Amino acid sequence: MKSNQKQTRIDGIDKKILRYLMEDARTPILEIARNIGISGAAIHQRLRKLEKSGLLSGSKFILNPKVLGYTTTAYIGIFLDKAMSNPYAVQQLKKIPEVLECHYTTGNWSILIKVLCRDNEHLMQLLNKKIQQIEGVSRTETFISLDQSINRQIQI
Amino acid sequence: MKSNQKQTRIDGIDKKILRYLMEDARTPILEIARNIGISGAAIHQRLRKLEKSGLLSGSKFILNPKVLGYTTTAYIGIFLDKAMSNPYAVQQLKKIPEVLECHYTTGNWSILIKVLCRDNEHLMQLLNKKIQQIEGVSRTETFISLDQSINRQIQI
DNA sequence: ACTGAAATTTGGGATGC
DNA sequence: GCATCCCAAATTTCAGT
Repeated sequence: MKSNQKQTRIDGIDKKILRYLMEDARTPILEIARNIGISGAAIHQRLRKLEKSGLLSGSKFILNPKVLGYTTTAYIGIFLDKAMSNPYAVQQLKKIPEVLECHYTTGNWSILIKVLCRDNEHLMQLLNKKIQQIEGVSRTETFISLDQSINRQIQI
Repeated sequence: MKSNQKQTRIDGIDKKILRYLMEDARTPILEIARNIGISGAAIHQRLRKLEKSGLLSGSKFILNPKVLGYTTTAYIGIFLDKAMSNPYAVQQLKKIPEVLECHYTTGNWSILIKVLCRDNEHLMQLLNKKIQQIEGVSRTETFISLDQSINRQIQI
């Protein structure tokens, strides 16, 4: 899990390989090999190097939550009573499956979380019955995502 | 790209398969087959069904931006002059590679974006030279993520 | 660092229960 | 909906340049 080497250098071939795999993690290595004109073994070597550098941190299947009936994404800014409450609050938030992200942030709030709910009713229940009940949570501000128009990774 | 079937039902075996692939999209299907005790062909059938339902929306390699020297993640709430400016603003934001997400939101702001920068200096330049320059952008509020303690997908 | 080839494993279809 | 069988294709290693 090291990540502070001097800063990995990647060349144009690495970029091409990564672009294929960032698009579809199951693209066959031999298919990439044919497309960019080097051998499968060479790509293999490069991928092992990239993995060792820590740049490749894995691959994931992406699910579309809408198909399971989860249609409401929201960001919630949370004010905590005192800094001391932070680790406890995060620990409690981890137990709530609807919470997908949690950031300590500068600015108004102590933390900013992203949640995924079935609908607005579910979101309201989540706020009242779970988030607001956490000890140390004093106030929240909710921003429902009506539409996500950009969703991508770092561009290489 | 259909996603509004009646609402896909998935059973325990589907969940096991998905959990393996959400963790590592390149897990061999035959390995999953051995672990959960059914044949590779059966998993194949189920994956085709899940893909057809729209629940599986693809797979991605995940890069660790820190290794490339990108260490500052921030959320920026943007106030736009009038609703009319929205599509234009989003179009301009798409052209900025540092912008990874863009949400139309309820609440204070018109839109909320997530950006990835090398450092605070880079973030400041991005705000002053690019975001604030977009026509229609009247004011912004920035929240730097000091630490992301939760990062996951919908739990199945 | 890349190639080419060998050994092994996997993918994905056909067929039958 | 699942298992077995089967072959084409992909993965992965390794000696050679």
